[in-house]
Amino acid sequence: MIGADYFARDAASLAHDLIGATLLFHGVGGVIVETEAYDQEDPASHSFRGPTPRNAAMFGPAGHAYVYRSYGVHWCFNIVCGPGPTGQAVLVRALEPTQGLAAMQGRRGLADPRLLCAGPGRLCQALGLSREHDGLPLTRPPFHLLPAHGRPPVLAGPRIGITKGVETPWRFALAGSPYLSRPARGVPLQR
DNA sequence: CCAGTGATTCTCT
DNA sequence: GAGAATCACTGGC
Repeated sequence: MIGADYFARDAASLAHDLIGATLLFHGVGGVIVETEAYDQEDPASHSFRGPTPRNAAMFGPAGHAYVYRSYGVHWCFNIVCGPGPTGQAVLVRALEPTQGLAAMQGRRGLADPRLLCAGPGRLCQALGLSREHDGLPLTRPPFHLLPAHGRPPVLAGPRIGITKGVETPWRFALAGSPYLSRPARGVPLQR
């Protein structure tokens, strides 16, 4: 289990290190294979224009969840980070499902493991995450976050689905994973 | 490729 | 306060 101090750093660093970590919610989840970083200087970030009711969790304690509704339909799950309330977070975009397959298949209404958690909206549906989990700490149950073993190969490239800050290479993906929301692009990173 | 979907936020009275 | 634009997406064509 990762401790609170693990999150007291910038979003790009955390987003990189989270690749290969295991995320569970009520024992259901898997290995993080895709993340994106957002911070307050970033025009694509919800925190760019300062605190609002929706993004309040981004200005709260590091190591807590920021969950928001996307396109009026889906939920997206972020991990707040930074040395204090700096408006930074990591969007968790995809998991390789490893625990609680049946629960995820039931919530998603399909069986293909590649489609259970491949995308931020799908991931939240599979794990049962929604607004009521906004602001909860990831350092305590029902969340469990376990660090990666070793140094998985990570690619860094442009983020998905944004119209501003499109050049910033803050999407991180496990190289070669078949569980990504879209194919990995970008350059290999050393850790 | 593109339509659905509705909350959120911005801008202007 | 009202009207309008903007979405950190998904699924079906």
